[in-house]
Amino acid sequence: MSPPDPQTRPVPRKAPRQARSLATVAAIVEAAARILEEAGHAGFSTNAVAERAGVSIGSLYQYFPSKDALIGALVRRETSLLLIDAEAAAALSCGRDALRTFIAACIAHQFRRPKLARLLDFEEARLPFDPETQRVGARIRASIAAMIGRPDLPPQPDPDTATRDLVAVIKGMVDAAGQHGETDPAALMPRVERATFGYLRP
Amino acid sequence: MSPPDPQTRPVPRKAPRQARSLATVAAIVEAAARILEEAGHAGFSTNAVAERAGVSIGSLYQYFPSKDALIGALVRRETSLLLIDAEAAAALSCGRDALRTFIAACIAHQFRRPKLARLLDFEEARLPFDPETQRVGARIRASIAAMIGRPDLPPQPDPDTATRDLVAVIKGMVDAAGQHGETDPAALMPRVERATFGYLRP
DNA sequence: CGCTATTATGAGCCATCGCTCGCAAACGGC
DNA sequence: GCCGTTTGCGAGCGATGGCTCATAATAGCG
Repeated sequence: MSPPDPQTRPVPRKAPRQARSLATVAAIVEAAARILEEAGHAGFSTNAVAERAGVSIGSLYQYFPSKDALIGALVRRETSLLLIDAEAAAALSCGRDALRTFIAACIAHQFRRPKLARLLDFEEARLPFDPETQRVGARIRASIAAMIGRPDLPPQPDPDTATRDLVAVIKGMVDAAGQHGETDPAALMPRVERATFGYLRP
Repeated sequence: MSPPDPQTRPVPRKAPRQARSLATVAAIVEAAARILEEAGHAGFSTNAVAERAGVSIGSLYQYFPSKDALIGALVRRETSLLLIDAEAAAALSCGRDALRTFIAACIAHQFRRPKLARLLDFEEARLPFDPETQRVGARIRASIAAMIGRPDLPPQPDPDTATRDLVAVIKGMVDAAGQHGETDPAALMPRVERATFGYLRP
């Protein structure tokens, strides 16, 4: 029956207190990112992550109760970066400008580490309900909902669905571009804008 | 060093000759599909597939030289279904009708087995270059390129890029809808159309 | 029936992987 | 320097999983 239910365990086994351990935690998460983008799921083992981070496997499990918890932390580290940009964009009063700013941020985020971004999108969907991670996603969607609700954009009959659709369109296009090897944000930007604002049209 | 390079091996170890073995192969592929959609990658082991198919593990490896080869066969089985619809749609002389027909087919294909479709999209991107599988994808893209080239639709400066973008938009929206639990094609259809034709606008 | 090619079997090898646990080292306040 | 706390260590356990191979069952055919 496998190790008894890794999901149920209280989240971090030990919270880092000294500067030392904070560095360890950061090194582990970054090693996880690097292994994931270099070898994909195939090479992604906790032993490999620990070795790559230059720490022992025991240290890894002192801060992450399970492999999935580590992936969750990585997902959160990356999506939080996007959340910051999303909330900044949502603060703009012009909906069109806000969406454009957000799209540009998505493209920049994706082109920074394309393979990692794509793999984490998948993991985010796969992961057992991690409330912390879900809250980040919810806040990003809330920001988008605020953008498309601005008076300069056509009103949407079902804002929640429209928000989910826009996430799907933008994520889909940007992931595909990254996977195809595109590196020029300026070339991708107008295409995503066309799909986005084309969708929003009355 | 793991078993010596599973990718390099000549594709099927044995080709099925009698009706019996064709049924065995079909049972294995279908079992793979069911396990994937019920348990995701977590429960997807070749031993589990063989058991579910009601055949021995040895039989599985008589027809599929590796786990990835089995996944490849499953990917091909599913995308081939979509290819048929795509080529039928591309035969229509009106580009707008053709695209609409194709979108409807994508939605139907996705709603039939949502989780499976999503997982296989991911596998298709992950798999080492399997020429057979890639040819199917290329033919689907060729069909789409033909559709958007029809005179009733706005001419696209870069048809290849436009084709890839449309695939990304449609796949992204349809996957997301399936994952969110949507089951009504009629509700999804107009939204995908808006994004698609919005993208194509001059 | 006899004979060969085809198909099916499943015990088990070997590598890997997630994870534990007992212990040692480093830190920081006194 | 002393000592409790925090941090780090890594051999190794138990389980799983991809895959092999020697062998048995079955099909087709004269």
